[in-house]
Amino acid sequence: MALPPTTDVIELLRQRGLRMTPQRRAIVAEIMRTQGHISPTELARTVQGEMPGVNASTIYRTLALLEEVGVLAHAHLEGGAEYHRAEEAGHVHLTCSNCGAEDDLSMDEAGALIRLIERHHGFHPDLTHFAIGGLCADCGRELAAK
Amino acid sequence: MALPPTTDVIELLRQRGLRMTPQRRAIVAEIMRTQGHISPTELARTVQGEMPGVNASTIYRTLALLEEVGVLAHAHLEGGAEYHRAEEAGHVHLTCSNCGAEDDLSMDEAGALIRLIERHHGFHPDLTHFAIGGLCADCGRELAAK
DNA sequence: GTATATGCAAAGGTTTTGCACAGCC
DNA sequence: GGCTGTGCAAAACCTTTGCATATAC
Repeated sequence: MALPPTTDVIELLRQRGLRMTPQRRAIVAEIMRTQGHISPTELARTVQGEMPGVNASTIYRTLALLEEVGVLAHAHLEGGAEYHRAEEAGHVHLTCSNCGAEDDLSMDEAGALIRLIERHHGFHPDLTHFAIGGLCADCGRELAAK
Repeated sequence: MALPPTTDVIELLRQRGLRMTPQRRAIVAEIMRTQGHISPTELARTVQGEMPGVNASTIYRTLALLEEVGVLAHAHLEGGAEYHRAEEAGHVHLTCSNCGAEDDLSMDEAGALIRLIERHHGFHPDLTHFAIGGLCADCGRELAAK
């Protein structure tokens, strides 16, 4: 998978007249290095590991900024809201409420679901924005056995 | 719609050996009076309105208790986790990320979606636990026009 | 009487905000 | 040099927890 390099994001920010500070560079680099979910607190820890002194408020402000320009998006999982790279949004999260296992639905598979919802209500769902809870196959079997 | 009266819930709690304090009565009564989502902070405000001095921790403890005994369940919406009466769980929340409008999918309609997901992954989704985000018909039209 | 529930106060954690200073362009 | 971004400190929230007291049964 070809990840858009950090420099692309930096270029994008530049075009918007935003300034590239060392802190932003570090935060952006860390984000582009991360696959999947990015929680503000985790990100803060990681970034502060390599560049001590970066303030938590800077992390939060930068995350909000990156969402505004479309680099990041947020989704709601069981543990709360998390960010992810916008171009990585292409899957639906299935989270097992019993064992916590995570599985994904590809957008191809989700297509039929989306069409079904659109047909009934004219609502255009974004199935990536919230996870879908439930029981994974294992836990479903286990609990049914009782 | 026949709401199970407050007395039923009180009876249920009694059967479990739990005690019915005035605070619990007030909280349960308020919950049974509420349709839809119940946020802890709102509930605290309301209950304290009619019975000043009820502590927030009592609200939280009671909500957790009521979830344990199956009277309440929680769901994840855009604003975070909220409670709702368990017997009101029978619908899927569609929330528009543009205008905030809320629509519902009946469980009949959701049945097809559930079967589709089960078929692909053996995962048994509970579509009531997370909302489904996206654009409502109006906002979809509006934004497409641009 | 005894176990349970409540109030209180404090702590915990995350996120936001105001303001002065630093530093990018 | 001017304007943006950052750090700092404080505050704002929401939620949890420990402990002594009150109270339902």
